Amino acid sequence: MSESTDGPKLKIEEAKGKVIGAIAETMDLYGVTPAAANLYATMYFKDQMTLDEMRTELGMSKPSMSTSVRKLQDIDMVKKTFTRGSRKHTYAAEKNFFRSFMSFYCQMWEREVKMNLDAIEEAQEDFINVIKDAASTPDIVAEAKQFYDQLEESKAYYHWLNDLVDSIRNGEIFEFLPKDKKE
Amino acid sequence: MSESTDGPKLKIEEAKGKVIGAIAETMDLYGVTPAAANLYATMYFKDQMTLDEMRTELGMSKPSMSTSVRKLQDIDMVKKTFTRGSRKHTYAAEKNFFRSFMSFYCQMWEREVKMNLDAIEEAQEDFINVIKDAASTPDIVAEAKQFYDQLEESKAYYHWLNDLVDSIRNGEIFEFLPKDKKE
DNA sequence: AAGTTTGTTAAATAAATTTTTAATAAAGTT
DNA sequence: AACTTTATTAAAAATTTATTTAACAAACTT
Repeated sequence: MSESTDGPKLKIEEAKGKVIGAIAETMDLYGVTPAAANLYATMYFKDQMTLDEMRTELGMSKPSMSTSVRKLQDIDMVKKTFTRGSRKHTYAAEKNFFRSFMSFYCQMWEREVKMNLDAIEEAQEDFINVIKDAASTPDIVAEAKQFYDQLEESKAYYHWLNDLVDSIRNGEIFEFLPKDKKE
Repeated sequence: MSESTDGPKLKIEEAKGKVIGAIAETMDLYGVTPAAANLYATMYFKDQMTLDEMRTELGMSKPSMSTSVRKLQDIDMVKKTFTRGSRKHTYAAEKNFFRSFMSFYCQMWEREVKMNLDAIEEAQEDFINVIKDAASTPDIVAEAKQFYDQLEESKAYYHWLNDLVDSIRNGEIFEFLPKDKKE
């Protein structure tokens, strides 16, 4: 595909392209939209960019860039930068994957824990009411008890996930798994 | 919404429904299709199910159940079970979230690491060629060097992610973060 | 071995999501 | 204060993805 007849400038672009494609595909897999994924991967090789530079570089519409940048900001993978003199907004990608990807997971996991734990609490209350209900037959009571216990057991996972998020946020996990460990 | 006039049987279904909704929504967020997500969440409260039971329970087509079950098997969240006497295939959901969700993440992360590390290796070779190329001007060489170093630095993250997967797979992470830790 | 039941693959439809065009708002400049 | 530039919001179009209908293959029964 890429020939040795390519100029060095072009070879650099091709090399970057391979990494951009891989990063974007990964993000796609995690539910980030194609435009946002491509944008982050592109910005990974840039110091900072304006919306118009993004549009030119990716060949997409400005609103698409605008919403994509915002989504990336929401998950802390892009930060707004101040550039004196230019009235165009400038943005920079978080280049440290430890920071960018971890903030992504922590946010996802926290949402997961909250959502599921809330639902579990509600459901457990319901099951208790069924157990206390005089209209419940013995086998219905038994069923409710069983489901209650199943949910109770599952809570351990969500508490553990919360602990994982905490240890990532405060950096303790890197004492257990060092960042610079040899292969 | 749910009234105390509901029969106990109905209240149980409502309670399960809340948890099913939360689990399915979580899976949705991670890129699992709605049908597969709802199916797993439904199976979480069942001992085992046949394809026809799934279709009836979810009100969806059989091929949809078939492909959904396969996807769930791929990520080890559903196992085929043997039921003597019945010629219908039976399947059971992995009820232990530590196992089901962790196998999901490990698989995703391994794919991510391989894909990105492969791309990085290729790109780094390209950058070396540019650096060695007589046709490259000094500033192009400098640019190639800079990108090469950026990629080199990023490898630490992928190695770390691999270590994380290993420690989850061999259980060592649970010495650092116990499953049963109090709140 | 023919027939029946179950499961899977392929093509078509339907639904949902992403992106764009167009319009509006906000900010800055002269 | 009017004008210009930039960014955002809303509605429309287009793409993609998920699901279903229909056809096929496999496995089991009689």
